[in-house]
Amino acid sequence: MALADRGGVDELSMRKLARDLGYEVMSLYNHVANKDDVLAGIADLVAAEIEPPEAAPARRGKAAWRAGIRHTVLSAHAAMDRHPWAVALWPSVTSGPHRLRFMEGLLRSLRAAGLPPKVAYHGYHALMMHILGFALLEQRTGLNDDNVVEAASQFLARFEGEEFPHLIEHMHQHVDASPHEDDFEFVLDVILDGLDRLRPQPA
Amino acid sequence: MALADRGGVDELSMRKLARDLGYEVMSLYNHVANKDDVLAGIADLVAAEIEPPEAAPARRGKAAWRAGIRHTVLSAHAAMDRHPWAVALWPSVTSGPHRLRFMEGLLRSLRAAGLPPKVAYHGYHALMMHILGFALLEQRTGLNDDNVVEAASQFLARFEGEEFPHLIEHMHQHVDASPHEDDFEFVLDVILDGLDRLRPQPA
DNA sequence: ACCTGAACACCGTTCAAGT
DNA sequence: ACCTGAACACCGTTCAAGT
Repeated sequence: MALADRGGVDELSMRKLARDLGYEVMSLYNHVANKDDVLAGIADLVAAEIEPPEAAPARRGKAAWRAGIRHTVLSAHAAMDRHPWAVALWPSVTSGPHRLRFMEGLLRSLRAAGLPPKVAYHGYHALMMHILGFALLEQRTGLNDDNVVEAASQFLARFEGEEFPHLIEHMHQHVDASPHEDDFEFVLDVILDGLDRLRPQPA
Repeated sequence: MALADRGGVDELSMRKLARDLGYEVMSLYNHVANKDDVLAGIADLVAAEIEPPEAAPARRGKAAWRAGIRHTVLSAHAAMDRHPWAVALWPSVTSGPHRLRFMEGLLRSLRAAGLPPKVAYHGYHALMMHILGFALLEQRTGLNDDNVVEAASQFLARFEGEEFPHLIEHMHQHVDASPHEDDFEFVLDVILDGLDRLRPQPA
């Protein structure tokens, strides 16, 4: 995991891992079936960092139903932020115990919020997609604002500025945007608002 | 692209591509800078298949504002379905002209729908995430229903069925679900409903 | 039970040599 | 302008040999 955090998942080869640990390559295979096994392992370490919905501070009022959901989703987002390589691994790797616990917790919080089974089913997908998709987009644009603006303007220049007015406006919005966290939460609340429409009002 | 469609992106090595074309490996480098260039190229071919919002049939009534958005988003989803390998490539590859045109079209349709700039900005992200995230999830579960149910139940059995009641229910919902297309559209409309809340009513 | 080295079948890419 | 072959620096993994 430290290796992947340093140089991305490309830096994590069996040979480099072995060297890092002070052994020869083939010694690893006494403790691990293959490379996929290693990747599944570190992906589950990321899942272990995600806090469950129950860890949310208690809330009152209209937004109470979504406190737990928001907490675990934001925690998942933060974990992906700390370990960007985990996003690409997520779908391609078999789920470990911590990930299963996270999935269970998110589903539990959706039902606890009063959503009917079908809405919870789809809501789970919507939230998972938001977590993964947003992390994917963040990787692309990069966290460094200077990079974004330079790369964007440079690239757009190649395609005659006139042809993509909306795209240029969008890039400007990216540059002018305050901390990225806002973007994630804004869309999260769009999704939660959409789900709220499908939530039967409690007595 | 044909090579990637056949065996996934792993099947697409420079050496295999050259053999497929009847040349030696190094001949490719006369026409292409490197492998990333090839990947960017085929990713943009996928983008070229996405229909613009203007291709939507005209609609009347309450849902008229979202017709163009829905059309291009569903078309993008279909393209990802036809070329699953494109999902992983999307964020890691530089955007080509067709992709820029698609982005521009989606942004244009959001503004045309009457969404204010800030809502269009976030709505664009929400929809892109939905397209990418959903395709990612579909890859994981696989399109074959038999595979889903078998893999799911087999895996859950390893972790004592009692510990994950909601996860088990979710798996059952996956198995009982009708065609997958429904799931995508359901969540899409959740997002669009959320955006609708932020849309000033037209005169 | 764990470690090791040689070997195999692959990669992407550089570089000098051909036509 | 385009093609080619040898070579380099890498991969993950098998297998036989060590302790």
